[in-house]
Amino acid sequence: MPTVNPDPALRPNLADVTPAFTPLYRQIKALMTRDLQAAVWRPGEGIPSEKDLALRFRVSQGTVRKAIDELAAENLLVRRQGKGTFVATHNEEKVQFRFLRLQPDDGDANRMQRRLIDCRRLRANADVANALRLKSGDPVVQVRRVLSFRDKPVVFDDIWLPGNLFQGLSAEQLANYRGPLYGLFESEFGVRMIRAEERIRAVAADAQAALHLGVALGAPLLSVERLSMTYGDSPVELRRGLYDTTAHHYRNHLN
Amino acid sequence: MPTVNPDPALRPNLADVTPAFTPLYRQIKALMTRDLQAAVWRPGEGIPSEKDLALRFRVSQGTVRKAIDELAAENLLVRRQGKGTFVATHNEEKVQFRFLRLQPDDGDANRMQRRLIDCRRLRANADVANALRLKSGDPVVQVRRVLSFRDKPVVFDDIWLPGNLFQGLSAEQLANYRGPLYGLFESEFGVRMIRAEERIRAVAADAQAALHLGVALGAPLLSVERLSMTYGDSPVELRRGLYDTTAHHYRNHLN
DNA sequence: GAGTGGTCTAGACCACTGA
DNA sequence: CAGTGGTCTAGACCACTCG
Repeated sequence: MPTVNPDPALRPNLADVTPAFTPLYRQIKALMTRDLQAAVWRPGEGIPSEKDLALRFRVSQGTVRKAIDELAAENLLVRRQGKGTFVATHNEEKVQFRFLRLQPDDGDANRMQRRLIDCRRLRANADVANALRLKSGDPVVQVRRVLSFRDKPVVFDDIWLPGNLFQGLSAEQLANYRGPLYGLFESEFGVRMIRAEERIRAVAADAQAALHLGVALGAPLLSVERLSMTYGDSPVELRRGLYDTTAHHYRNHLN
Repeated sequence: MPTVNPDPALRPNLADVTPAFTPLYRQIKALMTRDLQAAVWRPGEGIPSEKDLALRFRVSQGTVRKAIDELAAENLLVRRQGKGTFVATHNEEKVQFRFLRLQPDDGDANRMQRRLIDCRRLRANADVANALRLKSGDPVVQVRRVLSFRDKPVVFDDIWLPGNLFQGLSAEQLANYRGPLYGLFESEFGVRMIRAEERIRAVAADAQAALHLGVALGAPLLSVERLSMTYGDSPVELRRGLYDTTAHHYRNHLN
């Protein structure tokens, strides 16, 4: 006997700020997101099969599928036919630099060298605190670095992180880690970036940027302000990148 | 008796450069896309109900649904519960300026005034021809204009269109049309933009840009090169916008 | 071959819209 | 109220991966 909510007991499980009607698959999705957030399922690992989940949640496989569909569309999960469904990770050959939209005008590869400038612990000013939802004066970590392409510096990054989430972060650790920054955040600090918003403008190079990027004072640079969010749209990184777009461009696809 | 392809006659209908196996719903999707492209279903109009389509294609409603799901995800169709499924259009209050990512730093609204500079017919140079997949010397239309926000010029657009697709396009028509440019292209020339790629860089204002945007010579501007595609990824517009990002920014969401 | 995700069906019922 | 899209089920079979 098909009924829309065969197990109404599921409903009370959820914090109900919901729009009066929440389909089952969204409730399942919420439950799965909770397990992802709590690291019950860890990045790179496989989650239970659709059949198992259907049994566990006492719904049909189709309903679980729809939940997973949405999580996969949001890049939280990755499906691999014949193998299983896996928790997305920033530590993978394929999906590295997922958030870096800068590309060389010609050529293809994105092999970039990194050079760390400094990594300091200090107190958040009003702007940083506001963006990261902290209080002014709260501890933050600042990381500055340069990315180079074929030995030519292209990106000057200025990064702020909440101090309490990134306790042990050190210059040494940053220098030694291989793979993208977000991979380190994920595996060493359990902080997974799932979404980000960027504000892009054109600015004139100041002395510091000119020095690190090897351009003239006042040269036009792309300023990319990024706020990265983890589960629950909680902001956990503020980053300001200055890009030299002489031989590179920021690529965007509009749909 | 459930079989994956109850009507194998469907398969031969499609140009088969396909990856050995094409699911039914993708074949349905291709057929529907064909009808969209041929303007059998026109922008703003409703398409047949899922039940009707299921009957017509001799598949189950679920299969039609999956085809429509993808078309809706690509913004070719819009679903409205209780009403029907409609062909997306650029002529709607809600979705205007779908491709313009520029926003004022404060405030919200996107009310922009337009000022047409000129609209000329000329011959494509190598760059324009290459981008639009034309031959050098083929006829093109160039449109230049300025967008202002609160009487302050913010965007200087330089637009190239294939001459043969936009025969009657005139300065007068451009000046009189209310609503977004892509709305006019859609309703007057049957050319619908469904996708675009942008290359963004920071550049220094030249004399012309400085004049039209009211900024100093050499001031940093955002250069946004956009190539817009219609059905079949056929490029039909090349646009170079220069944005004054003093009080505005280009907003992007990363997933 | 067993196990996974992917496709497809047939049918029921729910939520929403508008006449 | 009828008609639309949206959800859900149960079950079958297909495509893919790997031991």
